[in-house]
Amino acid sequence: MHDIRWIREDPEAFDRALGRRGLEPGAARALALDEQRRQAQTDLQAVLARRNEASRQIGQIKRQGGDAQAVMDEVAQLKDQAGKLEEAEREAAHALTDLLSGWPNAVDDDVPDGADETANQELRRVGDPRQDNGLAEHDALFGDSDLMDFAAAAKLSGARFVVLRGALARLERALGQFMMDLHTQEHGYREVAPPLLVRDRALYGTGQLPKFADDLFATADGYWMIPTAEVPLTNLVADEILAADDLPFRFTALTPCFRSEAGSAGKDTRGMIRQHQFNKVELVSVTTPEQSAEEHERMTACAETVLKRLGLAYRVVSLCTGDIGFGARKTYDLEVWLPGQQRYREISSCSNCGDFQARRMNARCRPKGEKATRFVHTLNGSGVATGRALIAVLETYQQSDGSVLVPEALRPYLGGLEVITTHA
RNA sequence: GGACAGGUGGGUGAGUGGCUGAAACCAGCGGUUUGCUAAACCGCCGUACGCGUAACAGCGUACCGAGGGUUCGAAUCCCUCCCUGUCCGCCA
Repeated sequence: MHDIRWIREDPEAFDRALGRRGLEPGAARALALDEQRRQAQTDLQAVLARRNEASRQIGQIKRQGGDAQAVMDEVAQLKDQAGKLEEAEREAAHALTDLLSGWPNAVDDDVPDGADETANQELRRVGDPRQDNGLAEHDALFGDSDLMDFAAAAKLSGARFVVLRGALARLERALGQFMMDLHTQEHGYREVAPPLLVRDRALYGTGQLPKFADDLFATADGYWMIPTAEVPLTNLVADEILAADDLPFRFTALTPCFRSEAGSAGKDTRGMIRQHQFNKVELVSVTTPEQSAEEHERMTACAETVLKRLGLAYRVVSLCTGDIGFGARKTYDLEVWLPGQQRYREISSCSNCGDFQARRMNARCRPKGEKATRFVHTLNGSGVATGRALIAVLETYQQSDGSVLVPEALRPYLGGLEVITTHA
């Protein structure tokens, strides 16, 4: 959601921001609607002010036993006018809100320009990507065992689901525990166990609705299944006025995520890369406007620590204007090296949303001693997706006999288990 | 699923048609007093929008869960919906 006042102040800058997203200029239309709305509102308020005054007079006249008919007739007329003006104001306001909330967030100055992911800017590479010959993809490694069973999942739920058993099920759980412990014990995040079903309002707040309803699963009785814990965690501060001194807030949760993957038909159909349901550790920060840029770097570092501790090779890219998400002002993706595929694949996405979500949620803060409120800034990042982390671990630590070494960091979570074989 | 009871400012909580944007208390802010702390006393203290201003101020409008309705006038009366709580039933 954009601030109409910003558009009033500098319509050219706003249109430039839309232009960076590849959109047509829109400031003129927004300002015209804004003008309409304010005119109707001003007129309406004048009529209502007169009505209130007249009503008070009627009360006085009647108390003194007089005849108030003339004033009552006037009020009847005013009501007529008020109705029309109210309708005009409402129409203009709705049109303006629809327009403003349909536009994506403006991107930061240092976000690279570009049409698609090929224009993303690589910032750094960490670790040594395995490139030896004969490396298998994760689904091939366990294809002959029942530890990773796509056929069983298809029987239950259809395509894009998986059943994990035995050591792989436990490994996935271990990854989640490891990450949660890291973020809560070393990075200062507070653990949250949120609802997985949410209402429209929450999804509007974080920007998934109304534009991206097709990407979500809905229940028959009006709930939506969360596509990421970003939704419940961020909306915890919706409609709140927070003390600025208390910020930043840092929340983390390990939850399943549900995505319809509409529009990605045919993409990544094999293996566990793109599922309708997957687990993810999410990081969410709520900050003052001054804190958000630094918090973004910090959050990204927290996610990177997960990959470093697991000994996974990865790179960090800054998403370009054509690849960055709807609500983000700036996004760093962590792409983990998948030896089986011999390429980097997204495993975390860390975004600074600025005040974009805060406006939609009406989430504000107040500096100590000040009267005025300000919108908070919100950030979210995966820290990281455990399904994809599982894939990366399997492919990175595979041995020539088809078994997989357990990374040191995970062994305490697996009862000291060092090797996973297809019989486990 | 059944039966009740409720949704009022940061919190508790009064308020059944005009003098209520809303008592009182708590918290918060400013001050007086004070050896320090504590206490006492005084004052201030909702949000959004519009007009207005150099900026304050000031003026106006709306908001007592949401949306409609009745009325000259609604926190207060009526309708619909949402939410919360309690008890019963069912259930992990």
